[in-house]
Amino acid sequence: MDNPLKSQPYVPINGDDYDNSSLAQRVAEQLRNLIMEGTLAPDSQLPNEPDLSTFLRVSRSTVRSGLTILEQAGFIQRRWGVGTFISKNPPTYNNLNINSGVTQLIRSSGAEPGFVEFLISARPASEHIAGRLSLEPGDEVVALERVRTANDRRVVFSLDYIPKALFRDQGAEIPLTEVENYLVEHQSMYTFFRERLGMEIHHGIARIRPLAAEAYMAEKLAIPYGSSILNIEQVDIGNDGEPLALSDEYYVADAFTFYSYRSN
Amino acid sequence: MDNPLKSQPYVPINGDDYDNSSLAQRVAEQLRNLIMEGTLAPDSQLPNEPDLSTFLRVSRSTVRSGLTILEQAGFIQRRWGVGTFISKNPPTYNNLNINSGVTQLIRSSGAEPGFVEFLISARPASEHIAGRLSLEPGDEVVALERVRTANDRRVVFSLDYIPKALFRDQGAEIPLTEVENYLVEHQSMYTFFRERLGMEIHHGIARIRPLAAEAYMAEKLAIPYGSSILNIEQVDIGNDGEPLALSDEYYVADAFTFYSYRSN
DNA sequence: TTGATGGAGATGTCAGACATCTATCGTCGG
DNA sequence: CCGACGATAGATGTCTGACATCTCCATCAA
Repeated sequence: MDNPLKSQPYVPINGDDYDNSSLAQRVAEQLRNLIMEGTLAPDSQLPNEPDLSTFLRVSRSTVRSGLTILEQAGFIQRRWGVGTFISKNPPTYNNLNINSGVTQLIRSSGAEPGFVEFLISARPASEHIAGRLSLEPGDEVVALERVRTANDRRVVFSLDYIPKALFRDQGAEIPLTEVENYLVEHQSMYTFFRERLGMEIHHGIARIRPLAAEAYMAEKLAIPYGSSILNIEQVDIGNDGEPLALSDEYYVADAFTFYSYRSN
Repeated sequence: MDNPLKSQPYVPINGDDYDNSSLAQRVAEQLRNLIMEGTLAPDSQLPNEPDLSTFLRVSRSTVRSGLTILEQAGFIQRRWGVGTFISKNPPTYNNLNINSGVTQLIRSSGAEPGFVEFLISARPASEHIAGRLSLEPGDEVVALERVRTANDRRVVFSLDYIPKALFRDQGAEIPLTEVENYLVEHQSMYTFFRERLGMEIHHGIARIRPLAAEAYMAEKLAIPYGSSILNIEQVDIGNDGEPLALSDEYYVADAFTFYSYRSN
């Protein structure tokens, strides 16, 4: 067999790190990674479901459940009586259906992510921010202000707001300096949530708007006044449905191209 | 029972009009419509799967398959051992994950859709258009140019390109005047595809870009020069994976707000 | 040459059983 | 009185095996 799956080492999907998600979700995640890494080529055919079942050591119904997830997300296409195929243009990290962070987005474009003008502070939430995060106005939030760079070019200006009440480890408050140090090293807020706070982001709801750069934004992003900007304001939701973070991101128009898979 | 589903008349999902899609997809579509219409309220709990199974007259596995589709699309949320719930903020027609047309988008916002400056013509495809539609440069396409209005306000400038070879009914060419008459009456390209050409659009892949209005666009949309515009260039794909249409739409910035559900 | 036909192989659907998780409520001990 | 614990009901998750249906393709007959 020249099937890519056959040459992959067997990865146990019943590991200890995944206790929170279902088997089917893990199957989907595993196959999705193989697609996004390019191991499974676009337009190629997957093994049939019984073979996938034995390979992944789960039942056929679980395989089918995972495949349904991938199909709905646009990664694969199933043709009754024929087979299951990787999509011709499967989603990538610049797809709005996938909740990837700026760091991953930059890295997947082949550039080196970085940042300048990093600011972190605690402040009372404005009415707008409190509304998005289901807080009371005045509740404290931790605010991050960053200018993100790709190969040292300024491409994104991002504002992140996280309820201060979340920064706790067994009751003890986590100092902002620790958060700062973590972000300087890892750059990703998402991994901090998972590894340090033990919280999983389930999904995000993003609002997309076109903007023209006013003076402040033009200076931050080093672009001419009036340049086009894509604004994505996103609320990240946890497993229990509660808002975990609000991120307000401003993308230089020609730095990235965003796509969306729209199902009928 | 005060369950909304119980008071719904039974809708046979094995009808003749749906021969092309699977049972699970029809289940998902039916429940999705109930959610988007507001019959099933946000945050409310669905009946359990065995009850849904008997109500919809399909097996529990088919119900589960349909629910998986809805879950992945952000309409519902399942909690193991607890139940299935309508999402707090389920997707609406202004969601980029859903392939709704401009007409439906305007109507769902509570406004009356219309258009001015309607143009239809056949012309050879440019290199760009041919590439998107998997044609050879020079192949004929039907081009639609429309300024769409919401309550008589100009909100979208849209360009649609469809391979001329698709406009056939049992071998006979469909005259452009008929297409024109249909669009004047129904305004929707999607229904024309389904009802007149017998073709189903399976999904679309959209590219989202922020723009500043240059002179031509500013005139068409009656907005100041340099105003922000959201450009969505979308390729609609049929059930067999072939491109059916290319639509290039320019949205006045403050006319609509687009959202996207981003799953992790 | 062409149309019908049948088989192989794939996904789709069904049925029933069991596994596992969650919330709740009672019981028991402090 | 109150908290910890366990039983239990009820929900979703997983497994198994069977059958249905669709597609493609090779074969065969007109």
